[in-house]
Amino acid sequence: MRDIPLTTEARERVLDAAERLFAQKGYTAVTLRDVGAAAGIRHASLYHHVPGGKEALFVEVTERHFYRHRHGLTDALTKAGPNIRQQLYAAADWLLSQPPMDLIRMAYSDLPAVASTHAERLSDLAYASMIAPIEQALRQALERGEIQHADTGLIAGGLLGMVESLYSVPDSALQGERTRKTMAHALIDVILDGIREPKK
Amino acid sequence: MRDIPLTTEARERVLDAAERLFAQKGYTAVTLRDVGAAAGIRHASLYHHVPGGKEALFVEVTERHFYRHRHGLTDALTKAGPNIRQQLYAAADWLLSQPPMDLIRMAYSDLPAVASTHAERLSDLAYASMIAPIEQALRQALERGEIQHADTGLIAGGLLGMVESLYSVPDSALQGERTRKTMAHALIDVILDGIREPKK
DNA sequence: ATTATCTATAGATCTATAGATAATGC
DNA sequence: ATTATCTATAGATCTATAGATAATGC
Repeated sequence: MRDIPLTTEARERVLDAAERLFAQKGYTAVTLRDVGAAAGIRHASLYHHVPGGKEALFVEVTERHFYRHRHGLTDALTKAGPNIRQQLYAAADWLLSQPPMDLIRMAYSDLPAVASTHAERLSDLAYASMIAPIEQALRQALERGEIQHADTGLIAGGLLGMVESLYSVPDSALQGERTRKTMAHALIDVILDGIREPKK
Repeated sequence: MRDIPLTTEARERVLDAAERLFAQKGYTAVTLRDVGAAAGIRHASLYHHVPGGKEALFVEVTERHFYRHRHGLTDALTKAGPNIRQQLYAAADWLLSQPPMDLIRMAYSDLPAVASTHAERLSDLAYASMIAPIEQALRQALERGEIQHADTGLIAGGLLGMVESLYSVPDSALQGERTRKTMAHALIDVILDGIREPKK
């Protein structure tokens, strides 16, 4: 078998199309014809760039997707400086700049459809990319005395679920100042400050 | 065409199987063979109970699923009495007693696959069943002076996303007192009380 | 010459229908 | 007699492969 270059312009186009479609619709809902059409080639030509077929394509772009999230989140949290509120705002802004990352669908529908060795690796990568960076920022905020003692892993996951759930808000409900971004910031304020009326 | 009874024991078995499978895997990932197997009959026999085929089956069980959520949530919130913390605990317990309700997948993958008239109705029903009951409880808590002024609809949606995201926690991470239920309650405490260290 | 794409097709599987057979209710 | 299930099959579509043709790089 001939060697296929790891990266060419056409291959990138295929991976980009596949990543967006798989992220949006899930593994089974996307056909190789869909990917080919989105990349501007016939589906048979996909096998030239990804000889392993649909599953290999999904695994490769999902890994790439997670790695980009890890980098984007870490970067946003670092650049925001040592203030947990600004850090979480920046993390939310990053998440909302990307296609929705539906970890429930990933766990219940996508991963069961691929070989278990791949599924386990992707599952670990999901945690390391999506939860761990936020968890680390929370731990450091704890050390700085910005937040109270709390289960940082749990809160990181909850925060992620909260922000991603904004993708299920229909576009018709977004207008003027009511964007997914302002809503995410409002939710982060809730996490930090609570909504309970303080006892006087 | 003969009339088919609206409800029989066998039909219920079909609907129950379909509801669970569609909720877990999504519309495209479930085949009629899967549904038939789970209901203990051949897939061709499904057409006797649901002549409209796969789409009609999905729409019927998804509506049913939403109606049950609306009842279960309203019931839990009412029975818990006029205390927002206990009410939200009860709502979370109900949500975690049901299969995951993945509204992101519903919006991006399932609904685009069915006729738009059905999609719109299901989308409205999703809001009325999942968000509205929690939003109403928050508004009443506001009137009782239990919580501060806040965007109750936004918080209801965020809370829902937070609780449902617990389904993506792998079972291996659940042990002893660390159940989805205790984690949900801890997250509700965060929403109510916040995690910020109060300025002294 | 090598790389990238295409057409054509095999084989599997999916939804759906037709018509036969078995189970059930008077 | 009616209802519920089955087998068999049509037609569509999906993944994947084979082999021809077009584009590109020396």
